[in-house]
Amino acid sequence: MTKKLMILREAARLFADKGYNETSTQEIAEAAHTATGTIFYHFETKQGILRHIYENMVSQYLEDIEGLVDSGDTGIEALKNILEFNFRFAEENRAEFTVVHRDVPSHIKYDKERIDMIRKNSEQSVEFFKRAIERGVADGSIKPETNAVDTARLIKAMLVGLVRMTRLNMMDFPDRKKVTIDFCIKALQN
Amino acid sequence: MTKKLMILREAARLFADKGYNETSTQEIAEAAHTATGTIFYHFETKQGILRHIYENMVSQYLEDIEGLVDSGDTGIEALKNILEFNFRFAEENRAEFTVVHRDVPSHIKYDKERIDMIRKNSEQSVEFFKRAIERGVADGSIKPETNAVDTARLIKAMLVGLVRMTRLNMMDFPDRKKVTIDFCIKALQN
Amino acid sequence: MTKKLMILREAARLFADKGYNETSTQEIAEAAHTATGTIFYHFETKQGILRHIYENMVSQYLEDIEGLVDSGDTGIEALKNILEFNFRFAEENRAEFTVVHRDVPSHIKYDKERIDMIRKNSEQSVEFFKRAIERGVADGSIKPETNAVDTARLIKAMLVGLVRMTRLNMMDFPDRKKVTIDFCIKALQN
Amino acid sequence: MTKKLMILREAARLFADKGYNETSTQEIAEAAHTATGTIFYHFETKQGILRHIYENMVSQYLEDIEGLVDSGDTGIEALKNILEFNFRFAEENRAEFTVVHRDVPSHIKYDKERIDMIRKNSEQSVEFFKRAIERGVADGSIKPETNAVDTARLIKAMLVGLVRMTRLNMMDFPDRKKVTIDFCIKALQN
DNA sequence: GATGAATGAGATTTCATTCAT
DNA sequence: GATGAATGAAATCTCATTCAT
Repeated sequence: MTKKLMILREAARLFADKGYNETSTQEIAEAAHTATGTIFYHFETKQGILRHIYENMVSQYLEDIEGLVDSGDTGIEALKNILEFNFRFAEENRAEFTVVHRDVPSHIKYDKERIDMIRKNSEQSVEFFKRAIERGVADGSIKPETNAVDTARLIKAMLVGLVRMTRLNMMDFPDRKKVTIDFCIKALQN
Repeated sequence: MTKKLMILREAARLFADKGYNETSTQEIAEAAHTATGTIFYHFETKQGILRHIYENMVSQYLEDIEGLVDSGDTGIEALKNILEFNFRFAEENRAEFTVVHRDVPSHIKYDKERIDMIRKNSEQSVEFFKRAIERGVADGSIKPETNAVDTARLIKAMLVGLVRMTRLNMMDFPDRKKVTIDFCIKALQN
Repeated sequence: MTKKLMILREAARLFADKGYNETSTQEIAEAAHTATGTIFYHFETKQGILRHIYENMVSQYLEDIEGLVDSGDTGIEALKNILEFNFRFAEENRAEFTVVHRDVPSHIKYDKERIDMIRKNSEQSVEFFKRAIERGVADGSIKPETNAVDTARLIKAMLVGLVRMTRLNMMDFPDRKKVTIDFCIKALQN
Repeated sequence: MTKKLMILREAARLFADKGYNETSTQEIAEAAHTATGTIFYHFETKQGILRHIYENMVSQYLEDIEGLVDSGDTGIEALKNILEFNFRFAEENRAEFTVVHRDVPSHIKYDKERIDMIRKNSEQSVEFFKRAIERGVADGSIKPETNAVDTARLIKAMLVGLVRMTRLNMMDFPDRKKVTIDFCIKALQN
């Protein structure tokens, strides 16, 4: 494992544990068994590390989700697949997910370009949700009066809120996966 | 208006605008037309200000919501009232809501007692949602198979996610109030 | 008991416990059940409190010692009386003695006049020791070759060192009174 | 000379001159031609500098004294050697000695472990004095009735008091070395 | 690629002191 | 005599970042 990867891994772990601001580059260096200079050699700035974590995570998330939009026999099934994938992914990328949902965009600041990029990514996932819903409306598996964009937005917000509440220990919610899927199905299924 | 209140108001505004970490106590002092010392005279630490904002906000929120649990003719109506209130409150306490949903608990740290208190407050609001749902199950306005606690948790998470996404400008969602209420009604109404 | 006295008493106690620098005027005020303003009304500055404690203590110490120079049948007995008194006084004014031996003159600063005054007081007590020794040399109770001034200085230093070592808990020395007196007698008695 | 050593040297000088509390880390940095950050890079805290000075000094002092316990033909000569060394060492490490006798332990605070360490060091030197005295009692050069521990404690206190009185300018005592040694010999020699 | 000593701007916090009441 | 909210200068410490090796 290269130094760069070790830095990335330890940074994600430390950010998840203690938060971005509370983690110093010196700590990361120590945990990754490198010198502080090495971090800046690879990432230029501290935010660069966070950005890296974020981008890695998001691009894989979006890629995987895109593949699910057309999965299943119907739109509602595709949506179900997407939701299931979301919870699985959150579990498999626990540290990264925590970091991203707590410290991005709080700490990616004052840089309109980057903020826009984050927003774009968020909108991208809403777009995929929307496409699955539209598919469902078209194939009759989802209630015809459903507004696809707004519903997609709501579902996105719901998923974000769930990560936040559970990962920051503000709520226990062991059955969240099943409950969320059921709730959506009840609200949407034709 | 006392100096203490002016500090509180300006701090909420600045925290909402730029984030907790990016706002220095100097800036708050200047905005509130006080000396830096005055801040510490009244709040002891910078976190003390955040805590104050949070506690003020939450206690009023919980108090108001409690009053709505028994409102309306049925449980589903009470739930609707609660949701409507939530969006209204978010609008009326824009700065405070933004701050609380971005910077708490990120910046109220390393103090098990306080973390627990935040969790308690969160659980308290879940409890009120739950009571409204139970009422609806009992009076037949909500589907009988609904699990009250889990549903309450999901709705709470949904509301948290919505504030986060919209307030941090990661999503436009003008109709969120109507969409959210409709979605919940569809999922729950008998 | 007047507020002034209460401030003095609590200040001595707190200074002895935690040191001058580590005790804030606000703490003293709290302990003495007064407002901070009251302290400055009575003492002008924080150093003023320390000065007050010091001066009270020293003037009584010197006065008492002076009375002992001519006590006893011989010079060596007078010296013994003085030493005995010193240990008794240290016990009876525990807090004040601790403070004075740790925080004066460390914290009475940059004021040549005051430093001189402290030095004067120190020399004054050396002078009394010296007179007792001279008396002993004259009456034959102390070895004739004894240099009165230098011996007085040494004894003074010894007493200062003893308070410091025992009060700051750097040394246990339960029998210090007896051991010191015996040691001096052995070194001096004719 | 490394920056670390320069900081140490300038800090000792400034502490001796003006006292620990009256010397700011800024001043030390300026005097040592470094940035303030450099101080904290090497010593972590301001107290860390003081601790370093203290530990350097004490460990050398103890090491040197240990070597003298068995010096000379008799115990009393060893004791004399130790006393002579003490005064020489005090002269050669003027700044450090002043600092240590005024500001330690006043400013090494609230840390039971460290306080204990200081006490240990103090007891260690008492132990060496004691061993020299015991040797003298055994070889007949010191009066047989002498209590070795208590006498060692007294001598330690005496030396501490002497440094304090002379270094803090509370007393002139040019002949202190000779006077002290003579006094001890008179009190102890068989 | 990698290092780590050094930097210095900036942050929070403390606290003796003041003053209007 | 007494109060306590308010002050603001000064202090310690942090930390992302740089750069010579």
